[in-house]
Amino acid sequence: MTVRTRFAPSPTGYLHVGGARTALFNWLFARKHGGSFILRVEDTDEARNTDEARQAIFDGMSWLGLDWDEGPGKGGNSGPYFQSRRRDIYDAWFQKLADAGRVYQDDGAWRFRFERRPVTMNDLVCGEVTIDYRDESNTPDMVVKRSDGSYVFHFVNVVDDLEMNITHVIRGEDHLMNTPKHLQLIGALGGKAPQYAHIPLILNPDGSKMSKRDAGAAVGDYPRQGFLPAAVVNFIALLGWSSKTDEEIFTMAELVERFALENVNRAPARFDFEKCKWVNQQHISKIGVEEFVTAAKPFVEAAGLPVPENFTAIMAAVKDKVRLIEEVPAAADFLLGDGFAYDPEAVAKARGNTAFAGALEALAESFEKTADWSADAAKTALAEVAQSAGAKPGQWMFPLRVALSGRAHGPDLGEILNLLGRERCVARLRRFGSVSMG
RNA sequence: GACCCGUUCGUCUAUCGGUUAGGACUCCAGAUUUUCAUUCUGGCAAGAAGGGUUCGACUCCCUUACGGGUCGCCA
Repeated sequence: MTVRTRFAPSPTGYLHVGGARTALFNWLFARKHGGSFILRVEDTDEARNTDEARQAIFDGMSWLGLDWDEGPGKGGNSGPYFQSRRRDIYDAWFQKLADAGRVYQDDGAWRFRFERRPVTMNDLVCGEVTIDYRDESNTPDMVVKRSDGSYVFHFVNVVDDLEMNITHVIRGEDHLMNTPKHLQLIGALGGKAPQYAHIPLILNPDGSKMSKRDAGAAVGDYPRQGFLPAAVVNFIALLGWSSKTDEEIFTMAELVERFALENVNRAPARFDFEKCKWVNQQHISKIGVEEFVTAAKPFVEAAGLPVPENFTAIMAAVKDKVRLIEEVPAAADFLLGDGFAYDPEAVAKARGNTAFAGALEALAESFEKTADWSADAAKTALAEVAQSAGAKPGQWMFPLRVALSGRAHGPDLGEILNLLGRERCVARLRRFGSVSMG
C-alpha cells in the first residue's frame, strides 16, 4: 500500500503556522515513506472564501518547500482538487447514504443518523480513544447536507479522503472529536477508513490559543522578515515533535529521514519567537555565501542601499552577525555606502579616548602613506601612531572601529579595514572629528 | 455544563520503574579575540497536588487542580 497524505486547507484566511505545521507533518510522512502528498482546497464555504487566501496558501507552501504531488496547478488522477468543483461526486455518495436509510430531513437539511454505540479509534498519536455515541445529547445527529443543497465539511472531507485513497490523515487535535463522526460516515458509505494522527495545537507564548494577529502566526510574514524557509520548517517541526536526540538543527532532508509520528508529542506547544530566530541564525551560518547573497540582496536593494563590486565580500563579513536577513541593511550599510548613521553612545565612548580623538589627522596621514593597503598594514600604522602618542595600540581598536563604522558592533576590524579600502578609511577618520551624532 | 486530550526548568524537549532528571532557547558569569560580536566554558532553573501499587515511581493506577479541545445548516 502506497502512503497518501493530504493537506486540506480552507481558503478563509492566510496560512498560519498551525496549518503550515499540519502540512509539514503530512509532507514529511509522505516523503519519508515514498508516498504522495496531495493538496486539496476545501472551499465549500463560499461566503468566507477569498482568492487572496487561496493564493496565500499556495505561496506559503511553495515558500516553505512543501511541494505537492497532486493538487491545484499539478493535476492528478483524483481531481478536481477544489471541493467547489466536486458536486457530482458528493451527490453520488450522498445517494448511497440515502439508499442505506442513514439520512433524514430536518428543517430542510439532511442529517446523518449515528449508530448509537461506543466508537473506538486508534489514533497514531493519541492512542486508543473511545467516544460513547449512546449519549445523544453529546453527539446529536449531524447535518451533512444543508437546506440550500450544499454539503458540510464532515461529509465532503470524508468522501474526498475515500475518493482520493488517502491512507493517513494527519491533522490538528481540534479534529479529534470529529473522528468518530467520520468513522461512522465511512462505515455507512462502505469505505475503508484511513489511519488518523491528531497532532497537538500550537499556542501563544502566554498559553492562549494562537490566532490571527498574534506575532509569528502568519507564514506570509516570515519571508519579509528574512527567515530562511528551511529554518521555519525546522522550527515548527520542533513544536510537538522531537528527534529524541540532542540535535535540533535539521535540513529538510534530515527531517524527512528522522520524522516519525510515534515521536509526536501529546501536549500543545507554545510558540517561542526568540528560539525561532535562533534556529534561523543557525541555518544562516550553515548556508554558503552565495546563497546568503541571493537572500540578502533584495533586502539591501529595498533599503535603497548601493550594491558595490565587493558586495559578496561584504555579505560574507556580516553573514554570521545576523539572525534575520532583514537585519542585513542595518548591519552592512556602512560597508555598502557612506550614508550611514553614527550611534551617539558609541561615538561618545570613542571620543572619550582623547589621545585617539586628538590623533585623527595623524592617523589619516599615516594611512595615506601606507605602501600597500591591507588590514595588517593599517594595523601597523595604527600601532605606530598610537605608540608615538603614548597609547597602547589595543586601546585604539575600539575607537577606530567606531570612527570607521559609526557603531560599537560589527564585523572583525580587519575585515572592515579591507572592505572599506584606504580612501574611505582616510575620509572617515577626517570626518569623525566633526561628525554630528545621531 | 457534558465529553475528550494533556500536565518535566520561564519556553521547546529527553527520560519509556532504579539517572547527580540530560540537551536547547533566554538570562548571568568567566575565558579567548591587541576591537565589538562570534566562539568556548561554567552557572541559574523542572517532575501540578494528594493518595495508592512497588524493594523502589517523573515513569503504572485513582482523585483533585490547572491547561487545551469538542459539543454549528464553520471548516
